[in-house]
Amino acid sequence: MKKKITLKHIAKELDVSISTVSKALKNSEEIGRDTKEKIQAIAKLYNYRPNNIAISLKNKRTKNIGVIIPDIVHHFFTTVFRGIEKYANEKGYNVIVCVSDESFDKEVINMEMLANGSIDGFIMALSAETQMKNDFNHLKEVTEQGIPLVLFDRITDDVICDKVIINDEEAAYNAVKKLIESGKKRIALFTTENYLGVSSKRADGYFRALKDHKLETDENLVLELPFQFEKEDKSEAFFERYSFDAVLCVNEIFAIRAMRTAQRMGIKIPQELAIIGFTDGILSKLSSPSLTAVAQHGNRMGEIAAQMLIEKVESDQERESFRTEIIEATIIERESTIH
Amino acid sequence: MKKKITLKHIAKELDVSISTVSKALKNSEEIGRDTKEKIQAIAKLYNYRPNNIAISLKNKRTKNIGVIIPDIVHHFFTTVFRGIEKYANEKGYNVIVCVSDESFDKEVINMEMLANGSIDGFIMALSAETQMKNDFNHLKEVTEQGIPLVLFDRITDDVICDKVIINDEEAAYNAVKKLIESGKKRIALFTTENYLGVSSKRADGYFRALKDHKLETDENLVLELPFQFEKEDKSEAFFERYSFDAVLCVNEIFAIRAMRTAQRMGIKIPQELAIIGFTDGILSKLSSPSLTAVAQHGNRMGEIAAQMLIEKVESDQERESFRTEIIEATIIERESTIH
DNA sequence: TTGTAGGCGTTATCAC
DNA sequence: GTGATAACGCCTACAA
Repeated sequence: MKKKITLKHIAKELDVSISTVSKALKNSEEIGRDTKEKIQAIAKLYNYRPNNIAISLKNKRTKNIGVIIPDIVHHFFTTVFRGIEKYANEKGYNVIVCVSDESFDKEVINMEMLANGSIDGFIMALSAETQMKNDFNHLKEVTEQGIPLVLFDRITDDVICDKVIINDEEAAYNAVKKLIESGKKRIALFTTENYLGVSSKRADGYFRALKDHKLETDENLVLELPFQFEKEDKSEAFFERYSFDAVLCVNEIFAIRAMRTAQRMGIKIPQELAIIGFTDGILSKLSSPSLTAVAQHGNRMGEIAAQMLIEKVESDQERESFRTEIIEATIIERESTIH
Repeated sequence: MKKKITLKHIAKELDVSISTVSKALKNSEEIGRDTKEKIQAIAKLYNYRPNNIAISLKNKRTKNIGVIIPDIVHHFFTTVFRGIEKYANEKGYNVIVCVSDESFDKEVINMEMLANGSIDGFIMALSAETQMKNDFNHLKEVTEQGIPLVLFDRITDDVICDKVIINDEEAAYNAVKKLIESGKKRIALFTTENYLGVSSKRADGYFRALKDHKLETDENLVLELPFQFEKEDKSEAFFERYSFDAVLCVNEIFAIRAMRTAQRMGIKIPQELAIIGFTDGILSKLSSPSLTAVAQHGNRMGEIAAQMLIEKVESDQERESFRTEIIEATIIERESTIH
């Protein structure tokens, strides 16, 4: 087993000092031609690589980014992560991921684990529980320590930092508008329980669109579904009780479930029921009929978040200036709507 | 901005030595009651946390695990990652993820980035390109340096290390057997180009099952599809040219595409065409009809991989003993097959 | 041109 | 009981 080689080894082997080796490997002008060549040759031979940890300790820079997301199985977060990872890697950064599992406690624990020197900055989306508790002390502590933080998608106004979001309200507005313009009159909304964070903005857009187009808003047409509903389907009863000719869903899963339920009941899509879902993921693309979706451009979001973070990390200037980047969502039309 | 507090700060503030502070915070018996209490009080007040990097340097242990996967958007890898992350976090480890993007070069670069002290061990699945090139020097270098390595799913016999896989050959065999027993006679296989790695094992199982059941094996019924085919669909022509009443797909995406193509052509599922796909992901669960799938138990795979790795990392004994853990795939029956 | 010394933050050993 | 010292691996200002 080849043990990891250090400057010290090389120095001893050539009977020079450690600092000479260090300088030689940086091609410093101070060192003489032949010593330099000898050292570089040996370093190559042994395949010397500086120890990242030692460098981190010295520079107080880890070149690691901490990413905390509620869930990695959901397509949207996956794409954001992909964008972060891509940009970060290009800039020589590694990405440490922690999954909060929508739990406040896990979010706190993960942040504390990483905040003690392991990373140079955080990129995160708030867990559902955190949004409900409205407790952001763990975020504030981190920013007070001067660790840069970028929030994306699930953000809060209570913490002052850089943010990246999509125009949720407007996107929902436009989606509903599209439905109305295609002749739909009674439009339902499938959203999350206590519609937290982004869902509430989407609901705002939904209601505004109805009002602007002089359609009555019927609270009955808003269905709140449990966060992670995998098995039981409350929506069937909903379909039977109320009549509607279109539905906007705050995520892809809700949309697909709605579609399946409708199909099971013999409802024709999109003629009798048009569907639009947020998140333009694999499900939307590959379902049949394929699903018209609000693309959130997760990849781009991730890239921008990473860019903002690295910018902050690498600028030593302390002047606090934060911005919120808004990404335009776009509607991808497919078979589940009339156009 | 509260600067990060160190032992030194506390020592200076209380006018004691650094080592006294260090010991006091570890509740060492050497230190007197009152000094200890004073120190601990101040540490709590300032919310002192030891610097991970310094500890890593000292211990030569980072408590980080490096994970290198070909792709994070694919459901299977996502679930494996989830399993790794979960187990690792429980054991106090963080996970650094790098995506190789199916590229050999990126895989090498990522490994080198992490191998210089950033992590205690690797968990990885080989990129497609690596499997084709059959070049595993980057893996061998890592193991020669004594860095533990666990390969999962996409493995190679050329590297000696711990491995976790599913019984791909057998799983494919059982899937085909199930199709045959339900009365199907002409069974197609949709696989990846040059069917590398796992795909070739699945093909083996496919052929063996046909032979065992005295069905003719027709090379024409094997369709090789490009690795990441998102847009164009070669399969339509295939459907027109050959006749078959069932198909086994080496992944979920291929299965859904096959289903869509069949539906477009008016073929009834499962009566006229039964479909089974590998990977029991969201797509399989939520498609209509829902898809019978070979569950690869990614979560469990990830947990086991993490367990094997951490075991190796934490055992200082050098005796080299490696094992290959095989997880039983199970078939989840749904609407796309007759049963 | 090369080497020495100090420091990044922590811990362990040994001396007082 | 408490503190000085060295060490982890690297870098750099300064001395020789």
